[in-house]
Amino acid sequence: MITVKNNHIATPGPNLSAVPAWGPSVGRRLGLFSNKECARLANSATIVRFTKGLTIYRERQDTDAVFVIVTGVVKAYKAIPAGSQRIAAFLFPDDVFGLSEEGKYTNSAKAVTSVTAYRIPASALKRLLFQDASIGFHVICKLCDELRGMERHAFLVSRRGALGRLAMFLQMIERYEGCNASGTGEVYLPMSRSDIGEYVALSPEVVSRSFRRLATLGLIGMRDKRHVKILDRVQFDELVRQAP
Amino acid sequence: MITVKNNHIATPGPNLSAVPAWGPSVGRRLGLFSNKECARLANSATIVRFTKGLTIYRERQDTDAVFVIVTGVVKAYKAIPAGSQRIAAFLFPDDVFGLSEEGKYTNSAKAVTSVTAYRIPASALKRLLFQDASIGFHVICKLCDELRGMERHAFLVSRRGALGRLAMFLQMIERYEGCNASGTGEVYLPMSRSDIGEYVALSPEVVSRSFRRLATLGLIGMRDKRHVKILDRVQFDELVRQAP
DNA sequence: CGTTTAATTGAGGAAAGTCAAGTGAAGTGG
DNA sequence: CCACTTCACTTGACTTTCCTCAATTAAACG
Repeated sequence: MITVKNNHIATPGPNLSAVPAWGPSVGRRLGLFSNKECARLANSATIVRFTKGLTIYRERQDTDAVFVIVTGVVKAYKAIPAGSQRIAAFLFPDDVFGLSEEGKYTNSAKAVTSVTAYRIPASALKRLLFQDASIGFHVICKLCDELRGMERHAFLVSRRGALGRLAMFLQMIERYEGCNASGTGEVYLPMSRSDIGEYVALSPEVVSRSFRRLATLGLIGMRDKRHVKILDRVQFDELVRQAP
Repeated sequence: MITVKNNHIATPGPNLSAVPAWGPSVGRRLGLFSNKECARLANSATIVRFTKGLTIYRERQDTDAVFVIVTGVVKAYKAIPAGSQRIAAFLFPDDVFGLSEEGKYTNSAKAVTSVTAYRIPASALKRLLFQDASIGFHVICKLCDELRGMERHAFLVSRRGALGRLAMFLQMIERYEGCNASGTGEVYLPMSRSDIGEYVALSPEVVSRSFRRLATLGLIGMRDKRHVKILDRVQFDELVRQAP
């Protein structure tokens, strides 16, 4: 873990984005904090960098800080006896992780790509939350958003068909990349096939086969393993909607 | 929906319980709010009663209020095209629901048993959260707790074996009833077999068969369909732990 | 350029879903 | 109070789907 001085970075401070909890739905994620709030958080934060593949923390370890991602992708996962693991969530820029604990982290966290993040000591965060109701309110909005994300994940995994699970997964990733889309309409998958399998609860083999089937059905096109384009939006959405 | 005047009820106000987010783990849920905070929330709240089976709200409906359960059990679910539904969560006393929305409810909610709850208008809650950082902080703790619950649900559903899913489900219910346990060591299941199936993502038939298998294996005993006792705790926990 | 790792593809077996029928319990009305 | 209706639950036979194991191909890395 490399710690960087704040003033070397362009961002004004850690921010969280979420689909607004109150008020009209705009259908996409927005930054929650005001510049003043960002600055306040930045005072208690340091910037850290994690190289791809680095384990940021392990489950059951004492919680000393929470993280807010600036760039990169993180996975939160639980190890299971068989030596394998289940991924609870992928975290993207403006997401927070390391928060949902009880003195100990409940998941392990690992950098899927190279990651830049703000590190906020738990004690400092607690102090800020008691001092500043506005920051607290926006954290609540973010947590509601994460709660919806988790709900979607549970819903995704509860589906029976592999195709539907994968389609819904692509839709979720697309939602995250919606703001900073490259304009090509492509979805970029920063994680491995195994990671996808561990998230959607399918073996890597079935993930592979299902991508193939989606492609041969003409629903998606694949420039390479990591760039997926949704070709037939109507049928694709239909697949996400229907039950199996 | 029946609205009751506040002063007819013994409870001092809506409370939320959770496994503490900060500080040492005590392994069980505790009330978060101080008496003063409860009173403050009570000022903005009314008490409502829902008869068993009543739909409290539907997904996509405008969010006008959140609810805190005093007694009874509620299910939050999504309808799926096939006419069936998937249950996202069961809510118990001192749980909050109706919060994780964006101007609209994202789930439907229905009373599994008769329910008494506090109803807090969304506008009043928002105002309170901006005024009182301490209430905000405790709401954050509660949301972290719910986040862990959702995480567990996704993990549960991602398991392959029906027995493991059911065992983990029983463990989750037991955790909720741990505080107000009857001392007999029994777990009470207030919901139907279909509801269980819609929560753990199994057909009611498999739920039935799996309960039976757990019983014939000697892991559990069943006084009747709704009273389950865990007989062999060691083997039971082992089943929960192991992957399949 | 060679080695290692990830990803794909194929064949066989286990597990849950579906359909259909039977059993039990709860609530209703005479 | 009892017979009846109804709904939830259970049980069995059959089909579908995914997991496992194994082999091959492609890609990433030094």
